[in-house]
Amino acid sequence: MTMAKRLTIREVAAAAGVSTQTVSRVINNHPDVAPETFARVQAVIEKTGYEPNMLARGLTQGRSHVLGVVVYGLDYFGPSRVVAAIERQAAEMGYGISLNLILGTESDGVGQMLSNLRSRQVDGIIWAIPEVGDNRAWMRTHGRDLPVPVMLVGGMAGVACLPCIGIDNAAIGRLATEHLLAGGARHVGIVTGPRTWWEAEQRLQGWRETIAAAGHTVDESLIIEGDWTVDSGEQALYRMIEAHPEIDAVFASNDQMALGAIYGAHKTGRRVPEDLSVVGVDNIAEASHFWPPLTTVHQPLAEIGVMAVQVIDQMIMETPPLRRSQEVQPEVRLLEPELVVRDSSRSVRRSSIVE
Amino acid sequence: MTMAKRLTIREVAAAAGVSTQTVSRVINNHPDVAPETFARVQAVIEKTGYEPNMLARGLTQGRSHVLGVVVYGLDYFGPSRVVAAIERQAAEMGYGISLNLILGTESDGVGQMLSNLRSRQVDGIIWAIPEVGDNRAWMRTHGRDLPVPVMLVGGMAGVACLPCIGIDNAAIGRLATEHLLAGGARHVGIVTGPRTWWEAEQRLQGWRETIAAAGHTVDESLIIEGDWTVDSGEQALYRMIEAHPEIDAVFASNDQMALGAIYGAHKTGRRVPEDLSVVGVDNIAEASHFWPPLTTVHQPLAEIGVMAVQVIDQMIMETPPLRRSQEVQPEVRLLEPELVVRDSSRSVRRSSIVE
DNA sequence: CTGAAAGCGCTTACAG
DNA sequence: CTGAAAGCGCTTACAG
Repeated sequence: MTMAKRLTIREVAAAAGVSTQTVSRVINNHPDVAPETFARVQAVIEKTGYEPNMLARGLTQGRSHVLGVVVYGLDYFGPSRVVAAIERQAAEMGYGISLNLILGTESDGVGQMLSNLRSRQVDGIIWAIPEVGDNRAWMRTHGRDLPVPVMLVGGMAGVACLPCIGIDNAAIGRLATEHLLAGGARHVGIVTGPRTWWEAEQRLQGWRETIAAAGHTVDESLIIEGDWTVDSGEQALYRMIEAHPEIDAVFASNDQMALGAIYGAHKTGRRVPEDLSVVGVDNIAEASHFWPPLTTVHQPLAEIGVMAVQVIDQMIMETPPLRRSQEVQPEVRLLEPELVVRDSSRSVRRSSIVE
Repeated sequence: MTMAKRLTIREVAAAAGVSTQTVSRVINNHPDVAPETFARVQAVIEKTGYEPNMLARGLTQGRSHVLGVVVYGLDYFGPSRVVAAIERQAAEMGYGISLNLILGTESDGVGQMLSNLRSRQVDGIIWAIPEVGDNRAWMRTHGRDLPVPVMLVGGMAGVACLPCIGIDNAAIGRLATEHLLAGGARHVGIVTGPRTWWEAEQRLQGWRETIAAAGHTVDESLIIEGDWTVDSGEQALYRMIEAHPEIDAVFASNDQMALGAIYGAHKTGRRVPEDLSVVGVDNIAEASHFWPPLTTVHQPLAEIGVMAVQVIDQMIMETPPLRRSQEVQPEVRLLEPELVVRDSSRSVRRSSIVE
């Protein structure tokens, strides 16, 4: 049985005493088959364990029932959650996933990757790469040449006239900063992600808006750039303290940098949250057990993955493809983040008790 | 240009004034083509941007150049690292990846998944599912029926007569426990993973051996079962303290539970490492900035992913497939873990200074 | 409701 | 070194 030659539709047809055509109708659930015939063919299929060859099916149908997923940083929290959700939803809808990882955030090797995806005749491409540097320009140039529907996830909202789903990153910055101000903070610093990242800039933008809206002046020296790593969060805190000893709150643009900031606070003898409030972003599994437990901003990543698949499926099904012309702005959907309050930040009630 | 019909080999042939056959030779780098002809065809291909249809190629060759990867828990540290490494190595070697996620660890839905994989004519399957409960029996029963090479990753070493690559989990337990004892610990508890997991049992086994080898008696009540989550680590610590107030070291079977144990130590007023040494497993990105920084055991996960692809490629290339008969025990390779010493555990020198 | 024919885009022997 | 023919395993119109 091992390595056995696989059955073909022809053999099933012969065994059932019908044409291959009829077997095809049965396995595709076509309506026009006599119930009795259907049952007979079905019986043979079940007995023999016949499985249609998707390569052959793909060749005739001109589609592979596979979605190409291009991702950066599968090791990280966000991407891995999104990909997991995409896979589950895709499986649910009958798609396979062709996983393609990108190492750097530059557009090197992307041409090769897209070429592979086209070769494999994927039905659509989900592009889960953050907008970094010249990415946007690249997508704008090449995005429309792709012979299949493309869906942008996470970054590049409104870019290149392609549909997109992501998180409102400015809202993340606002949520975190408003919370810190509401807790009584007067000097709120921010540790950003790499400034070349669109997400990082948007979170910073939210911080700016909120600081300004509260009537404070936006001091540029309160902005320190990190690189998403724990260590960069720690170093950022030291620089911040040096420039602004009066600092009493930090918004770190992800949980790892928030952890670094908390660590730095411990090292320099600052109590969190009494001396320094800290808020992160992501709500990683560990966040609830940091010391102190981390206040952070949750992003609905699984929802994004699910929706991405639903939207692209819809695009695939639109035959003939509606002209996704420049005039019609494609849908851009941004989901709202959610604040998760824990002990690393002073809350209104708490601070009044403490003081 | 958008949604343009794709070129076929026939059109390239016509443009180059040769037969499709010759174009096929060129794109497959066959030797027997006149240099001049080769160049002419190549020029047409480059000018037109022709890309061969892998579905058609797969149909004729009987292989898809795709590897099926079945994974549990992509959200987690281990699996995401391994998958990332697999994808990179596979791309390097010309394979695409069909990603298939499993939700639970039971064998539900696995049949369906394998059926899909067969349908898609994958060249081989990399099975990165931990050995849990009846998994092993299931694999033993069905593993050999698969019509393609299968490679086990991470779990089920030596199971089902299939080749396997993983980590020596008993060595992880030994490494951690020896380190704790060397640091002067006299009462070393262990927080295990779920006892249905083979990995968890192996790490426990390493702990047992080491405790016994050091001349201590193995007290079963020092063994507390966790479920890999931070919270379970915290709860486990409380139970351990209750049963054994004299406890002075804990080996947590992953970093998250180690974090939970540290958290619980703080809560109960114990200093780490002075009162309680803690060691974890994984060396997640955050571990270096826990408070205190976590001593942990690193697993060479990327290496595992790379090797898995190399081995399965070799199996695929073996044509005709050597009889992988029951008599020949297939290769099982276990890589060695590595201890990463930080501040959460007393080291020999340190403890002598402290005391 | 069912089947014979043609074709999807390649590659594999087989001639020359 | 090159090409005409057949075929991979399906599905798509088209008859009946």
